[in-house]
Amino acid sequence: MADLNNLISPFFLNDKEVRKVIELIFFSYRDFTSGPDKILEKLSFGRAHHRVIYFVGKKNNITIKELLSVLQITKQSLSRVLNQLVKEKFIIVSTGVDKRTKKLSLTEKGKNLESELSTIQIKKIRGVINKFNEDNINGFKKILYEMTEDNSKKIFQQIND
Amino acid sequence: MADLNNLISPFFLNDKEVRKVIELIFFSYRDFTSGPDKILEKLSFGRAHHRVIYFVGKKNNITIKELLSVLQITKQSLSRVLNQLVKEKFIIVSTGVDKRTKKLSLTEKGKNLESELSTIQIKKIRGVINKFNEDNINGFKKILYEMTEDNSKKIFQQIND
DNA sequence: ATAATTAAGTCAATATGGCTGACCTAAATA
DNA sequence: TATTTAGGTCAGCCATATTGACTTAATTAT
Repeated sequence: MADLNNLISPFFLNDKEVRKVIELIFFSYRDFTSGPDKILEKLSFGRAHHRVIYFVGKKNNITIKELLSVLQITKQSLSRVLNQLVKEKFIIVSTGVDKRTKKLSLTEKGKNLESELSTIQIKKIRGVINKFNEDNINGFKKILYEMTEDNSKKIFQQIND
Repeated sequence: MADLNNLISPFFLNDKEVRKVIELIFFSYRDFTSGPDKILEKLSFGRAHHRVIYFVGKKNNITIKELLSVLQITKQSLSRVLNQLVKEKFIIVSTGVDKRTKKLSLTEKGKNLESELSTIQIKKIRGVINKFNEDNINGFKKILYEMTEDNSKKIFQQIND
């Protein structure tokens, strides 16, 4: 009776097992950001600053509009965080060919911080996937990808050419 | 030269590939919580309420202290959220055998909300893992588990007996 | 050439979810 | 009896997000 699902679907997780996955997503996300958060705190920065620095570092000369579409926050929310980063010279702003637009890039100082923060997360991921095989790692990436909504998939493709 | 790593380690992700994983973690987490968030918003609740409801549902008669150790927030932060949930009869409080402690459980109303919220996430996970094989799914769970810190591992084990 | 749209910025108010510090009560334990 | 533990509370603060209204300057469409 309980094994009926295995006759239909090749592999089935019951609610209890799926709930464990929910919990692991919660715990792992929290722990994944806690390292960078400690460094950001010393600079009186938060999660929001990391996200801005990350995506500006990812796509040099990104515009405000593009950044907003990635972060999915309002321009008022972005404004405060971005202005702080510009004022403290982590990010430099220039005018685009279309003079209505602005292009954002990391300064050397910004690149150093970006690197410091990302290195923690890169090392954590490498340390973990070291213990797994190619198939598991590709599976992990694909499952994460499938967990995202269509709009996120589109943005993910955009920022990765 | 670039393939040198493959001679040493069985599988290696370069920085660019690891950064994709960082992005997928960000996008997938955001999208994973967006469904429940819409329902919570109608009740003037937020992420914090969901977490409390989830873990009270998970472990019936959980104490304040236990809940705090899972959530890793201060009792002042928990207080506001929990009091709202009690006032609006999603959670019921009773006194423990040790009369200093309190035991929290979901009311029927609370169970209904918990179920509504969790069902969204359970369905999302099932919909995704349906497309993968047993090995990939087990790999996914294990990678998430390894992404957590020791303390989270301990708590995860505790709440799952 | 003018009108409409777009990119960006700003002001103000509001909500949520965290935090610290100080202090309190009641119950259990040493 | 003294100390520790579980829980609560008051006050103030900060970060991150929201909505709405309005502005400026530049580009594009009519």
